[in-house]
Amino acid sequence: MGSFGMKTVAVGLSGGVDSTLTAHLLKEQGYHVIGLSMSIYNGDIPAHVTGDACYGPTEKQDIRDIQKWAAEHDIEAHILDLSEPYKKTVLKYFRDSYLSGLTPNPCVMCNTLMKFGLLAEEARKQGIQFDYFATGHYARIEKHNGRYILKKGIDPHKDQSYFLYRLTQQQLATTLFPLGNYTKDQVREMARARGLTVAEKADSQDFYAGDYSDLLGQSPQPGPIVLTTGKILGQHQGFWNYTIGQRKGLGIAYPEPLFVVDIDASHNRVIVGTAKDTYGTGCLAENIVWGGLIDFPTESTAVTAKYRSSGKTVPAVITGENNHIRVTFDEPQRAITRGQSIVFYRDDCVLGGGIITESIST
RNA sequence: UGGGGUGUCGCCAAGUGGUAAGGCAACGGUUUUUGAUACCGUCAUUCGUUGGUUCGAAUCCAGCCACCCCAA
Repeated sequence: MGSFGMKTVAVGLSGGVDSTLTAHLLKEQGYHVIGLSMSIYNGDIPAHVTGDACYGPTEKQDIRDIQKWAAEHDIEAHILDLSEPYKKTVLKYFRDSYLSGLTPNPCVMCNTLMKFGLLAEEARKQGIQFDYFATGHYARIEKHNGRYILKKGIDPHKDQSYFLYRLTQQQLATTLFPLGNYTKDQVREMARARGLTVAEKADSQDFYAGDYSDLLGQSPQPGPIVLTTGKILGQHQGFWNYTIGQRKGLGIAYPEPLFVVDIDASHNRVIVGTAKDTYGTGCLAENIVWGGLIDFPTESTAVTAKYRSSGKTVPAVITGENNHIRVTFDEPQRAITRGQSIVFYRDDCVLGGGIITESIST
């Protein structure tokens, strides 16, 4: 709680340009700013990393950067050790997904469960008080009819609403995304203008910068790579190393490029096919989170949808049935992947989303 | 040990006298808060081997080697 009725914002700091600038902007807007960061890597999983990432030993350096910056700018920064809960939620989800032949999206889970979940909760439990929680995500929040609506960030190249669609009304109600109205270029410029040392820091966007098997705790398990016809073309060292749509790393010489078309976890088989085999007409999504812009679609509803974080937003028709949503894309799409999130939009607004459980091809 | 065929980059494969296409794979990079996709770049001084013909051969000739097929 700031003095003189000043509102306090806790900024989730990662040590990068975005979150650091976020803190500066909010301070300039008259908020009392405090820093809130989580430590999620405690070293008990041996990591052999090649670069910067969310989870891994480089976290130490990021925390040092944060503390240095906080000291320089006279901002109180709290680092909370959430490595145990992180393991029980995000890492477990990550591991369980891969081992069932799904491709998880740890960032989505980390956001709703950790950053916008436990981090703020734990801080409050420890007596740290604040009115709002802010991050450097490229997204916007607007209020419509008493509901908080998540919207895409202005910069189409940096929009991160896909990773945030699981935020609840309660979470959105006290969240600020100051960068949602800026482009990445503008953000870097503003950071430079303020003489921030992190202005030129490379975007670190990997979840983990080493071999994923470090996190899965699996020893290699050879299995066949088979063509859609059933013909065995090669061998893999564990189905969990693949994702649907993947082309690189198959090591199979074939007249055409081959892509992973399906993952058969129970038989440890990876099924590959040619480009045309990667197309699907729709999918089923479960674990639905529905926002407040329109009612849950019990009737066929035209929307746009994004079924992979770096994919395009494409037109589709959705129908809600009980706890799941059936999606039919206007045009067939490639590499519809079980385990990935699909997020539904109307214009720039997030309608809701869920997790793909099945790809449909008619 | 009779007949026929083949031997070009890790795989496939153009090239039949004029100085090694292409695809796949691999590797490097760009893009990307999920190891996807996409895009860009690199990748045979050398054509099973030895010798010959020729101004010049992977391409013609001969020997040898290897593999395949047919017949025994």
